[in-house]
Amino acid sequence: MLSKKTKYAIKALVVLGKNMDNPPMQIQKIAEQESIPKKFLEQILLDLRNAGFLFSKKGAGGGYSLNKKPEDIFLVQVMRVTDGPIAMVPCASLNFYHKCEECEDEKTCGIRSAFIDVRDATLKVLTETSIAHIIAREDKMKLLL
Amino acid sequence: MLSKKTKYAIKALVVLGKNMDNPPMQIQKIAEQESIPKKFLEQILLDLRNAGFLFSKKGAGGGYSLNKKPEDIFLVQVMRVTDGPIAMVPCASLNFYHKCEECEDEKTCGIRSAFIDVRDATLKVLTETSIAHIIAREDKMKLLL
DNA sequence: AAAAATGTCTACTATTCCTATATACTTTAT
DNA sequence: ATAAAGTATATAGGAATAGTAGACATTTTT
Repeated sequence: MLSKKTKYAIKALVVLGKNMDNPPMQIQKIAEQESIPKKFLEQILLDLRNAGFLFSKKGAGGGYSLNKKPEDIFLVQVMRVTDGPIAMVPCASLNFYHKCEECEDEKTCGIRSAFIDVRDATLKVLTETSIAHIIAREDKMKLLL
Repeated sequence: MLSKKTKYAIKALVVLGKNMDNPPMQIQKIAEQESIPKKFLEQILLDLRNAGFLFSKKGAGGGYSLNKKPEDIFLVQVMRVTDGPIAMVPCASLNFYHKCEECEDEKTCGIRSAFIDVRDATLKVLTETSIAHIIAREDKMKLLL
């Protein structure tokens, strides 16, 4: 399961992706609009900022905006910042690899090999889906109603 | 991340899959062989038994054996018993669906729609991979060394 | 029949991680 | 100078995960 942190992070990026042509948006506003606890959101936005996804401005009239185009922010990148590994077992992780304690021989571990397949399948979708895609899909789905 | 419970469950099933032609195997032995806490493993095997994957026999000479062919036990089934949902968000789950509290309109939620894609990709691999596959792969990988 | 070997069941404890909150600090606009 | 923001770190509470304990039930062996 996705952590709330990650879910909130994606929501915030989507909101900011829709706000591209406007002045920066305040934490407060994002929090209200998406029903996210403000203080929690602060931390999340900070992480996203430190990871380079967001631009922030302090003081009156400040707030957050995207630091990249929505087309260039992919779910996989966000999730790695907020949740860490994509793989379901540490020994199958590309970016957060570590050996499973109990595992005797990783090279011939069938479980690992199966979960490398799972990881690859998951990764394919996550690396192909950007914030822009999500926004576009929402627009499309709204039209269809 | 996979819970240890699920990991242990798969390991046990693999061990028992390799033991098909022999008498039932004791919890104790599986626990030692796979470095799994015995008492924890007891619970897990019980779950697997109640879900129909295992056959058990009490008393001297008792133990556990597979109740199905290794070809007919798929990772997705095991994971649903031990970990629950496959999807990363509850609103995208087939077997454990429930609405996200904060979500205003599920029908037009872009995040949901993206994670339905992720779920489908994950599911494909998990429904195609059986305990027999895992065993066969291990044999193959051992030969290649 | 008694004893030993196993699995069954329920409850409890410990630990870790997630979620959220609190507090103090920094920068910027007016 | 003051108010409106974001920055940073610490910590508390709670839920989920991992693991443990003990009494019980069934089957085999002697």
